[in-house]
Amino acid sequence: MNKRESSKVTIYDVAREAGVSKTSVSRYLGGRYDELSDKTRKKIELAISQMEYRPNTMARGLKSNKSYLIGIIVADINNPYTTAILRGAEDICSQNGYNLMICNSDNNPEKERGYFEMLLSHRIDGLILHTTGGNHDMLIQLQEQKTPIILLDRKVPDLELDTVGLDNFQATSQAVHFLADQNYERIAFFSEPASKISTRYERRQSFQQTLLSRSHPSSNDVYEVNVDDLQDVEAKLQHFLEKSEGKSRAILTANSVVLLKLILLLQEQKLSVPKDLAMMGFDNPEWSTIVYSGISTIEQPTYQIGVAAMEMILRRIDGQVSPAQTIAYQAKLNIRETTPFIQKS
Amino acid sequence: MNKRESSKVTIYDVAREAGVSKTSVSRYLGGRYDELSDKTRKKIELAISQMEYRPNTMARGLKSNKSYLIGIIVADINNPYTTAILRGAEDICSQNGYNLMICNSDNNPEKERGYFEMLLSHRIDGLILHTTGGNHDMLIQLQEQKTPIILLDRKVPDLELDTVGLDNFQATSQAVHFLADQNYERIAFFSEPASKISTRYERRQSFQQTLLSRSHPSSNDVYEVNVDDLQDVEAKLQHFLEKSEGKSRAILTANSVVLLKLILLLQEQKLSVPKDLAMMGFDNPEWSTIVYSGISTIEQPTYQIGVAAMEMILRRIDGQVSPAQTIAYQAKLNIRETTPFIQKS
DNA sequence: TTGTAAGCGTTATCAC
DNA sequence: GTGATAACGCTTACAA
Repeated sequence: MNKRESSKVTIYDVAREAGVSKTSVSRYLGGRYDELSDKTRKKIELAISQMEYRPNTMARGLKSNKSYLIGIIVADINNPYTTAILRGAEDICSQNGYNLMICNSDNNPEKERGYFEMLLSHRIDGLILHTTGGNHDMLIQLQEQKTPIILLDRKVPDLELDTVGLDNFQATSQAVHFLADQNYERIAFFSEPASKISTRYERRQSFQQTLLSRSHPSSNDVYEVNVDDLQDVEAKLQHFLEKSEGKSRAILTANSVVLLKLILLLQEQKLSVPKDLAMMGFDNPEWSTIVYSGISTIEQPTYQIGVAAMEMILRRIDGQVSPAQTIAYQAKLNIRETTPFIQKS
Repeated sequence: MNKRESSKVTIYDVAREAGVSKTSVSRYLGGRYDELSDKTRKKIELAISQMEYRPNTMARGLKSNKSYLIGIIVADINNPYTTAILRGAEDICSQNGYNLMICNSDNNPEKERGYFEMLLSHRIDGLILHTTGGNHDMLIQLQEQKTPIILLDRKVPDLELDTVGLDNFQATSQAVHFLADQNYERIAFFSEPASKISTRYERRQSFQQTLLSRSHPSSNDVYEVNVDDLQDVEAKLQHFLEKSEGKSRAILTANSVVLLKLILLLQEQKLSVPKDLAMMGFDNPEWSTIVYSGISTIEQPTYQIGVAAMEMILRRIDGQVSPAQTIAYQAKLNIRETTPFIQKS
């Protein structure tokens, strides 16, 4: 058989070329060499490499009822947080012979739903989900058909699901304590709207509780901004600036997107960081080292989160049954130039 | 049949539930309503939604010899350039009922090769490739089996392949002319090693030719740096700085990774931009607006590149035969604060 | 150690 | 209009 036809090389072609049955070839593919004579094995080996044969995943999956496909729906592929996780997940995934189907929901539940349908049609063996908060019914469907699900970062109410992410309470609390210890008299928390997203909610809760526990006056200086509407961000920033006039003050942002938008506005207004205002943010984007000679950040072990999520789902696929578990990693504070110590007046 | 078994709902189950044959169900799925009576159609409709039936892509693919899968191998998923392209490609892809398999080669030919094998096994209907420069043989295999290939950005020697990307000659030339017109007496070009990557090569070529054409003295101020080795970058930066001492000078970077590393070093050395040195770079990362009050950049229509690549491959999949074509987009210069006009002395 | 044959969930070709 | 039936490429009893 000619190379040019290699797209159509099937197990049967290989068998014919090697002068054996397709069963033997199948045994070879499955690595069951003990069921094969050396001679047969060599003949098959030769035929396969000569014909550039590659088993057809679809046929294999159809028969074995396994797709070797793992779906991952992420909320924002533009976010460095996301891509770091993807790399961790992908590395473990391919090491184990599985393939990753990456889907980007853009934080849009309808797009997310479309991907659910698609992945379901592909009969994925497992799903890693950075949820938008909607499509609860789809999750239930997956659960019913015993497809393992791992939640990334954001939890889902009512459902008992494995979860891998950050310890948001601890991380936020640590950052807030740090800022308060640096003697900032007013500290604001800027976040995207919490809506159904647990992470955002937890961080806000922790922010408020931590300040409350220290009797710090800022426990209500919480702002939810729509990052796609710069005017909205500006108005809320303005509100905080006016409210905290004359005090030493800091802003803590719930992610790097909010951080970026705020910096843009501060520069427009010619406000100086950290002189006029201290800044600290969740995530640790590459640019945080070069802006203001280094922005203080709360860094997550993103790659490791991806690794852990994938390892967990592979265990579930392998049949491990145990109650749903949660892995929460500790954050790392990177203290840089935007949060100096303030001498008490 | 019970919902709980939905993972196993097949076309046959639907047929039984609706009291028709699976042929009819298949006709329904294929949208061939004219071959169905209204009554039958309604019965099928009902059964499908009640049972939450979803056609099995693997079975469908096996039968029809189409996977509805398009592979895309990108060189660096951390790069915003890449994610923007992915979004463009993905949007068109899902609009047309195809699914994207995203693979990240990390600029590593061996990883790339692994993905080639995997995608080939999945019988992808087309491949979009941001090549590492290796694995020429795999491309030939794909060509032989008539699987359409579109190259992103980087060309491959010897092979006649559709290509979508930037007009690198034009873009670089435009940027160089701009910098020269701003009266910089020395202009350096910092790039990652060109090796087999056409884009890097073209940009360097264009840089040199443009300066030569203006009899500018810097046509040999070209540096290839290994971005993973900061010492290497630092040494080359130092070389240029010493060489150009006392002159007005600028650096043009071939991508945003190099740009970031250089800025890091400049800040360490307390060098001021643009006072001591002007900066301009390819790509337009989000942070370019907030560093140095705005870095001048050469922006590519990344989303559009992704869209165009996907549209092109879909046309090829649909059977369009025509000679390989190249789409080269024009770049957009964003003139910001890091490249001020220099008064001639 | 090897091979025959059935079947995975679809679609397509025939008959009726 | 409708429904048997035969593939698609593979794995796996079951035989030999």
